[in-house]
Amino acid sequence: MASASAESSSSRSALEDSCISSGDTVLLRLPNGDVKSVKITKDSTVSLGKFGTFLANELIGQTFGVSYEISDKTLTVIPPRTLEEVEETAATNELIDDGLPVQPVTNERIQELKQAGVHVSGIIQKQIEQHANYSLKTEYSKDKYKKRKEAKYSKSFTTIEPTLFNVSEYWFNKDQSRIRDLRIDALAQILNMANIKPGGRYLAVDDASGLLVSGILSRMGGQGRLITLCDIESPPSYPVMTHMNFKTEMVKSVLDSLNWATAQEDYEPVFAPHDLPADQIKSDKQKSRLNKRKAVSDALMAVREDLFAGEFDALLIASEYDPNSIIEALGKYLGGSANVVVHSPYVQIMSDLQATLRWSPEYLSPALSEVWLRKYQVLPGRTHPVMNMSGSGGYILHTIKVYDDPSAVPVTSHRRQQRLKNVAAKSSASGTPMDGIEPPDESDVKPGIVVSAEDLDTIMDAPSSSPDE
Amino acid sequence: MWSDARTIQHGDVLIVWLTRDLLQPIQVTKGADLNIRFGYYLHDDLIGVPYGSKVASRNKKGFIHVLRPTPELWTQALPHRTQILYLADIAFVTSHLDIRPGSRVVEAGTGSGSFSHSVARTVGPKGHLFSFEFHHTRFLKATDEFTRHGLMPGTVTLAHRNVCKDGFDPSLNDSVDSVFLDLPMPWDAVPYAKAALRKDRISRICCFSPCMEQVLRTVIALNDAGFSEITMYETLTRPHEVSIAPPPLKTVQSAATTLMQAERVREDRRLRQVASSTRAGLSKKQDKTGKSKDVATGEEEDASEGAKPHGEKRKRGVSPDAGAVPASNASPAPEPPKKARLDTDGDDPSAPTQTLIVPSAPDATPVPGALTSTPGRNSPSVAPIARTSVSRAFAEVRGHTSYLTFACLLPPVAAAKTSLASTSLDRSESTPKAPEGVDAEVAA
RNA sequence: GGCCUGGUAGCUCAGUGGUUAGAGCACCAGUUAUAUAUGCUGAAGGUCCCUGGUUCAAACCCAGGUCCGGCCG
Repeated sequence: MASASAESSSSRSALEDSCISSGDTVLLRLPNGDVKSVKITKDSTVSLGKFGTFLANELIGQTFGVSYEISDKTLTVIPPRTLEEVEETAATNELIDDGLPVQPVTNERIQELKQAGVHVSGIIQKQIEQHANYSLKTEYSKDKYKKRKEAKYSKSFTTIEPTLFNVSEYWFNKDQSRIRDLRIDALAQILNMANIKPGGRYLAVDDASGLLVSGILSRMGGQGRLITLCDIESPPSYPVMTHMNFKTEMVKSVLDSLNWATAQEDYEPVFAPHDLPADQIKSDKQKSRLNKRKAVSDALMAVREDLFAGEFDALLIASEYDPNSIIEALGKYLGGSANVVVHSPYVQIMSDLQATLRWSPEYLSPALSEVWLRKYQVLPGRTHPVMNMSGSGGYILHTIKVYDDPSAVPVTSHRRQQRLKNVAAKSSASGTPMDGIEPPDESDVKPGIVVSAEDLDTIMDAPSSSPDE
Repeated sequence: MWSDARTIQHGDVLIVWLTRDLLQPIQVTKGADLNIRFGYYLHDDLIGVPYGSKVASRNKKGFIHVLRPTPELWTQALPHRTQILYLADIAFVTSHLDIRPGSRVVEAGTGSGSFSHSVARTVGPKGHLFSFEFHHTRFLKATDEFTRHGLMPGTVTLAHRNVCKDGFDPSLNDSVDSVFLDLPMPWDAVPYAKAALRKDRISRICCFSPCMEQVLRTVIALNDAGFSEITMYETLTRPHEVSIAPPPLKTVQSAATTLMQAERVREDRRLRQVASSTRAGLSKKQDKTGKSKDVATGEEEDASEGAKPHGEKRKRGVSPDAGAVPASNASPAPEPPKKARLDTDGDDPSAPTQTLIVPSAPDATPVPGALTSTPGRNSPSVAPIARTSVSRAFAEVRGHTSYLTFACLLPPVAAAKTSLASTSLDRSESTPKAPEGVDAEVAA
């Protein structure tokens, strides 16, 4: 096999460098584990509360994922935390009681030390030295103690790269309901199920603060078309996109939105913007306003045309509206074999949807599933699950748009056919109720009734209530 | 990668959807046929048909759906050469590694190509997947497959190579955005992975292992190699089953009613049997043949009122109660059985009139089947679609997922802008020493 | 001749979104009798056809054999 370098592909990644620019909204992980969103603007000051304050310029141009310590409004890069092997000892908590004053360094004293400019590590060291039971603790416990103190006093933070995963996790922790429980594992599955790729044509309904739209955009690489449907007059804001720091021109070239009215094929604007005769335009200001209005209107019409042209590759839904009504409204714009993916925090809504779609010849085999995720703490000697997030990530329904052929006849399994034939043969041969043979279904075959083989299919598909009852 | 055209052409790969559990990939070839349980089809008949069409069998017995291939369908249809990755893991790894259009990704080993197809789709033509497989036959099969699927040459480069021994191609060094290792001993490949990953920005690795012991060893190797933010996940999807007419919770009152009525029915029958038997006894003295006649009468009575409804109760399908009741009117004790049956049915949820779900194919109404799982319960003879549907997770979740161990590689600190580098210079070396933790600083 | 399903309890089976470790029948036990016919309750019953190979130390894996069946010529 030729070496990889023999390929014509560029040897550099097409991904942009991940550096912080002025204007970015950046997520910072604080010592206590919280994540804070800050806007980085040139020459401004960023405050992290008790964790310190620093000049934004210090961060501009920096790559993501780096940890910093704050001192005197400037930043010092600190190495990432690595895992520490902890020695096993014989210590236990047998002799350690809660509630007793064992650590005499008071809050006042700590404040004094801080004022005096003592480094965090110094303060913690002092607490450890004076801690009555510290030596009794296991090494694991000591490690945890130090980490807890560090989280309290350390003036440091880590920048978080705005990947879909990280942004998604941030929003999930921040406000699960505003993203309609759309957890990252669910979102990841949705994007794959919908086969999002550069150059595709997609429809989306996103009432999850734009998380779904963010995911789709991140997988389109600035190529293709995404039309979103919303229930407001103005363009939707999709606040999650702020944290993704997408390039404006990339978003503009791909994404457009219609609302449920303008997406109607018989929609007519109440005020047609271009029907004002030229002689009635009185000022330049009015003229520019009218031009702008016309431009907006033209753009809207173009998006409508695009929607009505159909042949979309997927429809993605994370909406508060009845998903079936959305599919009814937009299904006609999907091409054959297009994917439909719906997410909802409510299983009842999804089971109703599945129960409806399963009878539609337009949608193939709607499948409902629940996402399940478990995260582990990974530390030498201390690996265990930290979260079991089943049920909280919502439910996903996937189906494929198909073109029906009403003339198609289902084939029953030959074994069932055979069974019915056997039953029919026996009953017609004997003309009596079948001894020892149970009829397959009371409504299907009556004892003593002769059934021809041709009729069997009909019988099987007949409604359960036979006419002779 | 696969056809984007609206209709099927000669040479296209398509996925034939047979059942939920049975998908068959075919390459459309003029003159070829497809002869399966669900009918008989000529490839020639598929050419020109739009993707996503339902196609009826030539012999009018059966149909198939012809679908445009996607990596997700491919995962369900592909020929297994190894155990494969499924959607939940693939999707999670993809998002955690931040694989997206333009990404350069390394994968080892290729296996059956389930993950490869998905990644190739996501990175698109501007990205690249470098896949390594150490098993020669599998390498050849994957080469053939990727070529036929239009991934090679182009988006994917496949190499026959044991990366644990020989590492990745040196020309890849410092150039890839993420590495995915699906190997029995990923720790052997970790240093090579580090070499391949780009150093000018954050980059990522994932190791996929079924066993915790492997994970622990991998974590140590990652830590030793200078990776940070080590996390580990387990993910899967639980398919749900939806029932349209759920079995209701029965009330104890209904149980009481049923029991009382059963008792009454029994008593009625007993009295009749006694009477009948008495008559039989009388006639027996008179005439031998008379006995059989009377016994036959007793049979009739049973069959007409008692036996049938009760027998029905256990059988699936529709109750012929409606037919049975008029017949029993002729018998001495008609009322109680009828009532009992109706009352039992009374708490059936199918009765409510409000109907939201309207099946488009009413003659395929399957509702009775939804009830077959509750023996002892009878389905209504007319089967309106119930207002509610319920869903339930399948008890059995497919397969045990593996553990997904993730880590990040940060640019060496020296490359980043620093205002104080004294403690950080160590980080630019490939093997970090003991962490710069509290202890070290305290000592200072 | 070619292609393709199936094979699990003593028996019969489990469907192109209708739960293949789940049932029904039969059998057995308990219960109900002025009564060998009914009902109710429960129990028992499993080499998932055979053989081999393979996947990571998780099979929706594969091949050969065998029997049953379907379709095409």
